[in-house]
Amino acid sequence: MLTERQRMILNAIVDDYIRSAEPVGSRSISKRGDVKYSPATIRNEMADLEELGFLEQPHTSAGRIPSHKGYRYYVDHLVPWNPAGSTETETIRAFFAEKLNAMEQLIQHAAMILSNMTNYTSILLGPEVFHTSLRHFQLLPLDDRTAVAIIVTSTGQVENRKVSIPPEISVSEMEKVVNLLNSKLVNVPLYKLKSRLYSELGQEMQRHISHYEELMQMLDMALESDSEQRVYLSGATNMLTQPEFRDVDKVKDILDLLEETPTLLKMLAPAAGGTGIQVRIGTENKHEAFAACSLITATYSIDGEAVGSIGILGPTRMEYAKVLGILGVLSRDLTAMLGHWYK
Amino acid sequence: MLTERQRMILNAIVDDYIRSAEPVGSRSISKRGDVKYSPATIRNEMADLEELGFLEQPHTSAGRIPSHKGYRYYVDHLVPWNPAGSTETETIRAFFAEKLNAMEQLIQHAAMILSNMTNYTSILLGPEVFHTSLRHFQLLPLDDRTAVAIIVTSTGQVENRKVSIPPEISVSEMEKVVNLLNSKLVNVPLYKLKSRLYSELGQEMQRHISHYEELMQMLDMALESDSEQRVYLSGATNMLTQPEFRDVDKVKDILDLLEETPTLLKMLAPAAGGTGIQVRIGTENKHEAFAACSLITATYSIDGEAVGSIGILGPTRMEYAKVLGILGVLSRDLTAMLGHWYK
DNA sequence: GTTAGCACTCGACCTAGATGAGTGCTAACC
DNA sequence: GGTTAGCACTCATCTAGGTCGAGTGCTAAC
Repeated sequence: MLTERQRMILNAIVDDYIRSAEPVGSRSISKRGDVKYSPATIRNEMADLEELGFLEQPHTSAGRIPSHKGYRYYVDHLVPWNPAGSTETETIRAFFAEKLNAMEQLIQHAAMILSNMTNYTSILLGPEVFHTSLRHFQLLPLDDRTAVAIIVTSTGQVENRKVSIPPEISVSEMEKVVNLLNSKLVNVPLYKLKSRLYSELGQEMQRHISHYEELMQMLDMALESDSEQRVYLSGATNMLTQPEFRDVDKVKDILDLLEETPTLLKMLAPAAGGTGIQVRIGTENKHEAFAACSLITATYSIDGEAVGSIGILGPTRMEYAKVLGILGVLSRDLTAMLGHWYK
Repeated sequence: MLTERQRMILNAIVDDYIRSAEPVGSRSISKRGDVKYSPATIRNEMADLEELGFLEQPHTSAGRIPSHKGYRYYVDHLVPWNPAGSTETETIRAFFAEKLNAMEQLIQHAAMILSNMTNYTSILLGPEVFHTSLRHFQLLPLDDRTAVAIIVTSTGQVENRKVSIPPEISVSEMEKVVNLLNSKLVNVPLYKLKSRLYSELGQEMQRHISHYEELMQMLDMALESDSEQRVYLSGATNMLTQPEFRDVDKVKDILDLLEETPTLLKMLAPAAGGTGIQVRIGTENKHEAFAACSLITATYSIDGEAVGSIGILGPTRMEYAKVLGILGVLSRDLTAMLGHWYK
């Protein structure tokens, strides 16, 4: 579709624009050294590239900037695919060498490392508990009316919630039920817990236990969908350092969206479906506040199954090569780490 | 120190400036209605107030703005102390009527309500676990090399961390130790756990248990200081709506600091020492990035003891009356709620 | 003690001209 | 035919000068 020379020129323009954030003129391309044509020739090609929709011109007498289509072509065909520089790889390796003794810490820390390395905003989705199963269930009374329900998953995550104990239920009855649950529901996937509770244990419990109704209500509450996936955000303020977001009004909308957990979830969740690294440029993100942003996402897995995702948000004028490299290494290493952790 | 008229005029200037964010002239004060003097008279008083250090003039031919000292006087002597409007009180009441079944959710939600009501940034310090005691301890094996240590506190908070099991230790031994811990260490304050572990249980365990060293090392890790207080932030982007922070460079430093948990901790922690509501204006905050900000803090308690604090960060030109009212009601209600919750 | 009047100050805003980076087009060159 | 030098043209940015008006400080009158 594009001639070799056009690709070279497009590549040069995107490269320059990523560095300078300013419209690129034909003369500066000519001076770069890798495109050995005069400015006039380059101008002609640039006019063609603009007609084809790969470039845009802010105004008549300015240089060109890449259009969304231009970035897309750059990402798909031109971006130098180097699997992260050695210093970066080293930083990531060093990070994973640290001993972090809780999943939460690990993910949070990873988000920080990412935003520091890239100078963009990093968004991490904690591991989806959807496919994990129950390891242990416990009800711990705090006083005679409330208790803490503790759920430990097969991956070692611990969730807890407070429940109120129906006054009719005795301590011994509760213990009986908890034991029953542990013997029957261990290794059942979390999302099936509640249906199993009714189908398998319902009858048995109804026989042995008084106040079946109240008890079930309490257990229902205790096992309430814990699938609220955690979102970790880091380096949101890096947005402010980008020249395209010097204007407070523009950046406000973006930062507002970043404060909303459900929005972030929606943005990163679809990525988990696909595999590998995905790039969404400008309006390919649904929210119009992100029209001037690009989002690069990758997934990580436990046991061969994608359970969470990593995202880097920056301006469309993003250092794609660098970010792609870093994200590749990090998602691979995170997968390896977790696989090793939870055999 | 100030005449009644001077106080009236100072009050009017601060009031106006809080609303408009623009230097206040003598004419607009005169037109307000509550100060029945001509602009000329007011000008004379303003000159005096400036000499006394309560007002400042951005440049010769502009109106006056309050100095830090002016704000301080306003907050200490002039601010209309109304305990939150009825609509606001209602909103807060409605919030507490909601059923939230985990401490974490409650606090996080409270932070959101606060920032929404005030349009400033709210910072909440989760309850300090320092003075809470151990309710229950558990070690749950995940595989033959790792286990999850679960600590439940007297306030129903659940902490967990992953520990590695020394290969020499058998399951039965571990159970024995956990039972011992639960019988001996329950109701011991968390911060004393580790010392008690050594002092009270050391000898006994050394007698009964083989591989004492390795075991102790594991327990040490499991009981590792969990006192990392959680910080909840909400509405950080509200800073961007303030006209004094239209400039990205100014607001960047502030938002950067807000991303650092330790900084927030340091800022709010001292407040927990004092009692009641405190106002820190401008440079009274230690960080110079906050020189143009005011921080209003309040504490909340469990069982008569201050365990956490609430902060509202805004420009020095803050709606002190409104925020003070809201914060007063919220901290009182939060205290009541928690007291009720954890009898 | 209070107020009207007035000269003065100074930032905000507008306009006009200079500057220069960059373009599109044409004609000459290889 | 592809490439390039030359040139007129465009247009955002910058600067300087000028107007405007809000607000002051001072003086004199009430």
